[in-house]
Amino acid sequence: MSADYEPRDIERKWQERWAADSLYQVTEDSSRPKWYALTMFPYTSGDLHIGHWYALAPSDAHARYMRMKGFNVLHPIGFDAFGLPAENAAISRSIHPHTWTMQNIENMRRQLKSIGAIYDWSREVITCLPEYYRWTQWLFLQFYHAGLAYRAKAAANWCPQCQTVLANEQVTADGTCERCQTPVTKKDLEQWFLRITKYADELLDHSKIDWPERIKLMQKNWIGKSTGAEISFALDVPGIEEKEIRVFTTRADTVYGVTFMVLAPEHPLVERLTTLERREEVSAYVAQSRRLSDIQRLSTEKEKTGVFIGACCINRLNGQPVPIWVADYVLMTYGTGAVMGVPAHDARDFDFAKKFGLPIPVVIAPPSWSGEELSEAYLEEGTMVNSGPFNGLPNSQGKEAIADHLEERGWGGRTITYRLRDWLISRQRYWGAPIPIVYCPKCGIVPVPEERLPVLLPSDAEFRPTGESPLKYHQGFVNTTCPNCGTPAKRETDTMDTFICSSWYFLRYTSPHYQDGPFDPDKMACWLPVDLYTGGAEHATMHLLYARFFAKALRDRGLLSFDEPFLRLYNQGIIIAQRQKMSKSRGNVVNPDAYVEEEGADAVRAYLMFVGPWDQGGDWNDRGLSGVSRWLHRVWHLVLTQPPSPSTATEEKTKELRRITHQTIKRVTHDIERFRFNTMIAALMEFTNDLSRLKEEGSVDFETWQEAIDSLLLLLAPSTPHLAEELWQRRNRPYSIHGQPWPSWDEALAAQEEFTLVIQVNGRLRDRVSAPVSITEAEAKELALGRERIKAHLDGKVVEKVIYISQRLVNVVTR
RNA sequence: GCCGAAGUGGCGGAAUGGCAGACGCGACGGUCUCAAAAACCGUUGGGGGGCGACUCCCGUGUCGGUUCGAAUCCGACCUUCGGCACCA
Repeated sequence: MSADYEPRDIERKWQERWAADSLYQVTEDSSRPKWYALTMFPYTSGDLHIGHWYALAPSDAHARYMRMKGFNVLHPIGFDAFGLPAENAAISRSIHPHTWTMQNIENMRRQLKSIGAIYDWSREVITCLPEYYRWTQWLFLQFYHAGLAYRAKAAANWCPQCQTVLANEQVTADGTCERCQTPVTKKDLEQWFLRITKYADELLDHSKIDWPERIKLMQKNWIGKSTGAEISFALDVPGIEEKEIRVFTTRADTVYGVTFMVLAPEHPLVERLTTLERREEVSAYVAQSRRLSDIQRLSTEKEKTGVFIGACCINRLNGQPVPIWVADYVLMTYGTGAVMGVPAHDARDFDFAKKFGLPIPVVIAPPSWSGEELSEAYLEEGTMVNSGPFNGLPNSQGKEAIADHLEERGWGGRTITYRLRDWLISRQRYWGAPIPIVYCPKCGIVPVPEERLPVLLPSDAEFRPTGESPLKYHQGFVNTTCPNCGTPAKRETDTMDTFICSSWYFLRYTSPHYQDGPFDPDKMACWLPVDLYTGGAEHATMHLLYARFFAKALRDRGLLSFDEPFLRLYNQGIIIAQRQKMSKSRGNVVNPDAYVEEEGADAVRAYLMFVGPWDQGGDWNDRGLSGVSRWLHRVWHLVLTQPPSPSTATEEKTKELRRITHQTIKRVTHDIERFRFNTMIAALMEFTNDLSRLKEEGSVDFETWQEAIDSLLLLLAPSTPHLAEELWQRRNRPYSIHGQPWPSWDEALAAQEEFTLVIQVNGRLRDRVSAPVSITEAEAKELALGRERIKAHLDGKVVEKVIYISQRLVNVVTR
């Protein structure tokens, strides 16, 4: 038995022992309340960096704590294994994505095991394996049968150089192709969508979940519910079938101020309405705007552009003709793709009118307005003017009156628009779950029957440097027969967005090898919903929104019985290095392996918890780590060296030790409950400091000392599981410490007998004195006023009042 | 531009209406050593006064306010970080 703390040896020893004993294998157990503690699974990038540890170690400590509290804890881990980097590796290094991914998983699994977490490895989920993606495809079919998956033409990112479509992730921030730096344009393609917008209102409702306000707000802004009206403008152009243009507006009250109409360049009416003499200019403008990336087009810095198309529509409310323009500041994908231009009361329309010399009539008068021209758009409340029968109304009332008016006449009416779009899930990529659809010349779109799943990715795909999906050219994959009629048919060659895979992985953990469905309904009912989900805030409007959508859609399909997948969400912050975000390009990515080897996983775990409040992130610092490591060495020696001699014990010190022990149990429990790991570790450090001092004094009895040391180890168990287990064993306590109940504290034993009474004069600290906690208000005031120092400060002054805050302070107020 | 979060010693941070700086790092001094490292012990916000036990003043981004009392609550501003960004 070595005398020194050798983390490397004891960590290896216990990880092997725990694995051999299946200590963390989880089964359903109705005798204990369940606790599903989920942490966002990592992407298989190759290496776990310290940021992963920062996410995983504290959540493991909390899950271990819940386990000791008596919960049946499911705290699983897996790998988000489909995605573009694997394919890029295939192209640049001629390694198959499957090989690359599985090699990475092997390395990451080793790293994850070194954390010493309570992961039940028998529940590991890997999204790129057919066992898993079979059910991803099955779920897609459920969406399809429910009418929630549909195929539509959409403008996809197109690289003219590579001659291929790019996923959004492949377009850089400045709108160029990731591989060849060519500006990316748009190309209309048939794509698959999931109808997430159907659930927009329900997704907006966060009332059933305990999530950070910040994330709920981000989702709310992302969904962007906007209440307004649709207004029909009359079209009377010879030879044109359409008799109206509909616009969406939140400002129906300003409809008398319309001086122009703007259509998005993609609007179908642009081509039909453009007059012969304007055709050339309009076509050039439309073509140019399609060449711009969304980012360039939507930049607020960019000056307004647009072209008059030569036609007019009629504002039905006042019968005025309205010239129709095309401009790229109007988006086809929001509202109706057409906007009524009210320059006096909309900043964008104002800029547009100024640039093209269009009139800017005021229809909502500012409070002290006397007919002058506006120098900028007036967006506030006001009285309606130049608005026919609505003149004189406050605009808020006018909005309602005009909506009524529109509805009565069939010219439009109240409506709601969302910023949220349907989820485009097609990816022209190889390394994803194939969309299980066949195109038959006779039957059209035919879903692959469930019993023929999975549609397997061919392993012999050829990766071309053009970036095109190898599936497209793989004859064995593409050519099939129609499941309906047997006619030769073609397979869909697009794969699914990897966010689909991560939208349901937490369901699969309950029964990772289940053969008859994506999850065993009984196990699902036992574990779901997730009680606590931890991970980064960067997933607010992607993964976290998609997963909620999945849960609701599957609920409506009768597969799930809950509304929300994640009852509580907690976001850890970001760990930085040298005051900068870690990134490969900066070369400051911290790999934990060497630190684990040197100082031990327990020290790395404890340091990451100690570095600061978990939700605020922290700075990785080697010296900080060695401070924590030193502390663990002190703990080691404190626990293993001889206890103080009982012959020199005093009742007072024994009482003090017992009080400190119970106070520490209380503090640590409160802190870990609230994820305040930093103050939890600080409390444990203070406790060890106190124990060292008392041991030095040799002044406490044997039994109290044993209770203190056992408590210390139990409190350490979630944070430094190996060290706690080793010391527990060396004290001949029953294996395993991780099966012990969490210690409880006795309020009476934790209670102080004395406290420091702070005495202030006019709010300034002047004295302090120890006082019994039983002191009454009158006694405290008398004690305070009797102090020599206080008397000196009161000399020559009149005491106006004396404030007493129980167990804290006395404040003497003078005139 | 809009929305959100945060500003405290040399550094990470603690204290969320009541002793500012817990805990840790660093620094300085000491013990041990031939020496160094490690380990351990002590000191450590700034300034002034006293031989001294001590004592006074200033101090939580800036300026104001509320309160007996403000790092903490309110208002304005500055800075940093995050999100959204022509969404009609």
